[in-house]
Amino acid sequence: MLNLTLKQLRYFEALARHGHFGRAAETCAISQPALSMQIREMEAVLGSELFERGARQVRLTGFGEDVLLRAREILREVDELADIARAARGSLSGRLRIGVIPTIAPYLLPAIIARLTEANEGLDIHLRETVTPKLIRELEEGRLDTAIVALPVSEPFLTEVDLFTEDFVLVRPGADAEKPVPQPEKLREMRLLLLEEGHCFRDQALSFCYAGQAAPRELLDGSSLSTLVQMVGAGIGVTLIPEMAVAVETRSAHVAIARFNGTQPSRRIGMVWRRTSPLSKQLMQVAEVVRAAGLAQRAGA
Amino acid sequence: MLNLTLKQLRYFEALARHGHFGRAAETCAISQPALSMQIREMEAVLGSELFERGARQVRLTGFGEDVLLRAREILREVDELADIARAARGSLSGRLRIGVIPTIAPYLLPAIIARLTEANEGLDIHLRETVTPKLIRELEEGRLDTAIVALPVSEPFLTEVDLFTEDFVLVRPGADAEKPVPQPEKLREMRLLLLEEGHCFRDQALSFCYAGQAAPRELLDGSSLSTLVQMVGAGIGVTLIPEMAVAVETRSAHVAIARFNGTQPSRRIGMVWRRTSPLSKQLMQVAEVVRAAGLAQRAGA
DNA sequence: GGTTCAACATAAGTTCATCTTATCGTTGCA
DNA sequence: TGCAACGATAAGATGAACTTATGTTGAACC
Repeated sequence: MLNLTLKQLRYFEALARHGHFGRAAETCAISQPALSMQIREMEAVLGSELFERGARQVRLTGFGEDVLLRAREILREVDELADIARAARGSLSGRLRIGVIPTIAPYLLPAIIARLTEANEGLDIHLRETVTPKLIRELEEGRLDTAIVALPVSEPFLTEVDLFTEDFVLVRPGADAEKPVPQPEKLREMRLLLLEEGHCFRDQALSFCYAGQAAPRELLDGSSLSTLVQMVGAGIGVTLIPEMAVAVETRSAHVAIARFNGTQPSRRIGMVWRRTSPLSKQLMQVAEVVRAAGLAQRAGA
Repeated sequence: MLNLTLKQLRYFEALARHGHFGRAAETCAISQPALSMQIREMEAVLGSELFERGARQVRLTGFGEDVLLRAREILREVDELADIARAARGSLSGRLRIGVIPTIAPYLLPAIIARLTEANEGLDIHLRETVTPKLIRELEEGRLDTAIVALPVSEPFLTEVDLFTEDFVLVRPGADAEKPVPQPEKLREMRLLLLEEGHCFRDQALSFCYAGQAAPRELLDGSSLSTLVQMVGAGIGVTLIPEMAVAVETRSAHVAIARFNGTQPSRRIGMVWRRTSPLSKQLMQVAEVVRAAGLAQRAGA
């Protein structure tokens, strides 16, 4: 069994550098016999002498020189490992894998990334945009550190942090701008455009329009909110979008935005991560950044 | 102060591989609490958690994965260091720096190198050919491991090993082949060709011809024995050469070889190395090889 | 040629890190 | 609700590594 220690490598390097047991021991902050013993032990482990002990000088053997090169390499790598750790434990740094649902990602991510990278030097953000069930799976498998989704998720292994509530607004063709805002029930009689299956926002919109009722008959599906808004602009129907999307999606399309009367349709947005994640503390910081970004985005809407 | 240990890196690697404290501890041949403690200690040193301890599984954190890559690299290098040591301590191997004086090198080295490299796989021979004082200096400075020279050297820091004695023979023009062999005193009246200053063989030849007497008047110097023999062949004078050189140097030249009557002029050839050299044991082996090569070379003369 | 100094090795004792056994707390499962 | 698996914790035991004190050897100096 090989039983070299890093301590021995450090002592060895010091002795090779000084060529003198006493001075090398001093720089290692140990006594001279302690250094002698460790060098001797190291030689025993390696099976060859590393130094040639003369009366006036201590010199590396040829073998010792080979070992020295290797030892310095090893010590350098170990110190780098320590550097990695130091960089990593300082607040937010290192790799951070964030999952985001598609109905949030385009509107919130630019601000989040800007704020996070600006305030945290060595932070390396990886993003994943997909629907909630996939995000949950990837969290469980340890392939994501956190996800920004609509709450509740109700997975026992996840911690949920509530960030903010966002309302849904009605998107109508521009020509309807002056018409009265319809009641939710009226929406069933209009052609309602929705996202494809799998998006939580589809379900949220449906539950608002068809609260407690059976599923609708025929619906036209779009693959993104952007597509839906364009379709509305073309007069094909109406849709709901989260208020955060308003600023971005209504810029080019000829559509009108209307808020509902009475209780607003809405959803709670939050962040989730594994309850056991050691990043909890840092993720709490991230959550604050996301909350601030979300509120700012809504204010701009 | 950084206080990582290789032991911790090994434990860490095992735990990362197994994802299970109990089994990892088993492969490390320690108890489970011991492993827990070392991992905890390592996390404390690095300042971040390496593993995410779930109820059913132990998984690396992102930081832990970074550390794992580095740790595996380090462990690999340490093991390689052990390999180097194992290869090095097997009899004769690794770098061997041999110095040889010029009046021996051409005649003995081919046989020595052949024998040494044939019998010892990983032996890497470096050669240095120069005059004795320079060899001594380089030995002292640790730039050579051993030297083959004429004894005695009488340097207190060197170990001398006697290898063999070689006689000097007279080289005369081919036309003189049948003449009686002159007494040493007669040589003073003949034109004696010698090596340049600095070669010990020059001094040895002089002390034979001018035993106890003052230095000669004018001498013609050659830079090598080969040159001297060629000069003799051209009828310029006579010279002495070590018997080992006879086979090689008289092959092409038109010269006659003669042994002196009575006590032969000679010198002792030996190997020297630093008394403190850890290679002593191996160098003794080398000395035996050199001795055998020298005897074989003389026999062939 | 003895003496002294410098420097590394050795010895004995102590300290402290690390290991072991035993036990607890939590979590998931029947 | 009890059980089983698993990691954390606690306390005592062991052994590696350090310290101080002393020995040994070679080099330099008078």
